[in-house]
Amino acid sequence: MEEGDGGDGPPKNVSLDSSAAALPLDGTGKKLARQLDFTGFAGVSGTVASSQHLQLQLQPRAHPQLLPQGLAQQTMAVMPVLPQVPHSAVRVGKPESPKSRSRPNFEMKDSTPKKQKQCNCKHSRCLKLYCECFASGIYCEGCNCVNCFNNVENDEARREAVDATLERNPNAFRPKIASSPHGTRNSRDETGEVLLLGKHNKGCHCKRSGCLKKYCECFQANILCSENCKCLDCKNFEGSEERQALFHGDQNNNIAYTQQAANAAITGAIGSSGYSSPPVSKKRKGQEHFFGPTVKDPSVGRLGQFQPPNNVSQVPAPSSSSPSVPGAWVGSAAVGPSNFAYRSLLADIIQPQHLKELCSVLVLVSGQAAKTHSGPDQKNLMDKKRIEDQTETVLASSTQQQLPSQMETDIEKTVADDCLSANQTDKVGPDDSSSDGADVSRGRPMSPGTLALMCDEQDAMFMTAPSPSGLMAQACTISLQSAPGQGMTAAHAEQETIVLTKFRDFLNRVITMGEINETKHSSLARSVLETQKDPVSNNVGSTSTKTPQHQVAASNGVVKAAVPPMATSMNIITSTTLIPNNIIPENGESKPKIEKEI
DNA sequence: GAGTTTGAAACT
DNA sequence: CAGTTTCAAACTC
Repeated sequence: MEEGDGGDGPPKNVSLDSSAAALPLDGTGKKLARQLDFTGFAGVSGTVASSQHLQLQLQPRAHPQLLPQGLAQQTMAVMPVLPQVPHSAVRVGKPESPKSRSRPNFEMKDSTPKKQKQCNCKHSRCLKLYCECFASGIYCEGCNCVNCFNNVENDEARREAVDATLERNPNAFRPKIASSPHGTRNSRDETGEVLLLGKHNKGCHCKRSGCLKKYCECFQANILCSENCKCLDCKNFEGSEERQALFHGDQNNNIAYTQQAANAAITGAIGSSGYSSPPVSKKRKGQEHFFGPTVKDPSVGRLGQFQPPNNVSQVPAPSSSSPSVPGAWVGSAAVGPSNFAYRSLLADIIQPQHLKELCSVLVLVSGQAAKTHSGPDQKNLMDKKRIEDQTETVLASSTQQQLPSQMETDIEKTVADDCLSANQTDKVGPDDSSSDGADVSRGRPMSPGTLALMCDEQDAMFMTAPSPSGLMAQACTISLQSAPGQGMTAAHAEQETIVLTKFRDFLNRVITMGEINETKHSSLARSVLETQKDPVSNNVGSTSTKTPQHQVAASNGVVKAAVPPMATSMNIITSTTLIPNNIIPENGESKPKIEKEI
């Protein structure tokens, strides 16, 4: 009685989940999404950030804003939302590597997605979470699996399997790694590995790997073990010598050395000889007591995961971005005992509000594109004016690093409008398309990518703007009126092009900013590193945590001085990338000029 | 490439 | 919920 795969019996009633599961996990959706190369996110995402990074989530059938917050979230996230994303892309919320859903790619530090991972399932029919493809919400494609049902041909069975899986575990397709509740932060110990501050939702249960092998999901995800873990002899904590040794080797891209180090670490060859108070005792690592004193006791590991909340703002969502992005060494005042914490070069560039603004602008642009395409009428003109005004204000507020609450509300409303209209059109569309939305040319008004952008935006927005007002409905109506029937496809294609291009540009700018920062920091980082580096034998087990505070302060000051005000950096990004002026052609030209220089 | 180890998922 | 089995990836040789 293995494999609750389908074939037998009607789909189980998993109300919430099944509705999500019924969403297009179809071939079309997949192809659609595959056209959209989000692989860039692989490096950016991560894991993490389940909620924060750009989750390519399909829209729930019900407007999430009409549901209780938790419910809405559940509905949206519960689905294998990345059915279309190639392996190399991020699984929702996870630093998806080309490797697997739960196995973020360690070979992706160059952020270059490697080849798509192919499963080798033999007995699960690729309809269980054992199968990485299935777990990632994608179809098997070019895999080496046997008796695979995870394909278009067996979509029904697959769907049922999804239902069954969700029934067992409603969070089955949710990201395993979530950003730390204390905020995502990039950290890095003195050995130089990039470390995500994600947190495994369930935690690992490793017993023999020391959490220093890829058997460990935390290690896989390049995150530290957390209080959620129930592992034994964990060595995957900040300050762990074994771990440091491991990454020290990795730093040189010497895999052999890395594994050697891991083995040595696990077997105790390196050991934590000097650990006066091993963060992980022989047995099950401590739970709360472990982290309680962390702030005071620098010798205690895993600090990185429990940063003070005030650190949250430093790195917004895309915790995913960290793994592949070279970082800067900075003193982290907020880090507390962890003196030298790695911070992504983007850490201060991107602020939560920027993401918000980005999403807002994307949505605005998208909406505007649709309206422009469908031909302006009087109402559109008014709406257009409104959007222009708001966009300007967004950018202005970005410049000031402040988003007046009033404006924020306005924006949220506008975004909500557009999201709603998107949803609405999406719902209207299927009437003339296959039920699963498979027919792109006819029924699918908006690609999953565009939807995802908007939905994610919506997700974020509605968390704070729970009350869809009449304005939303109004805008919804406007959208529907302005993009009826035939014109919709073209309009949405236009939208998609614009939005995705904008977003790509935005990411490019972010990367550019990161590179700039990298250049600026590289020499400094080196000197700081050297200054801080001590013989390994000293400061056993807590080289990083025992660095004198004054060094932190000093480095912090220096770095801060070297770094352009992040507000400015981000303003550059937003203002050059997101200004929708070129999207709203004065002369009515339909093709906006998208490329702009920084 | 075969065999072993490992830990998550599935099952009882 | 705990214990056991199944499974596929990671790892070793």
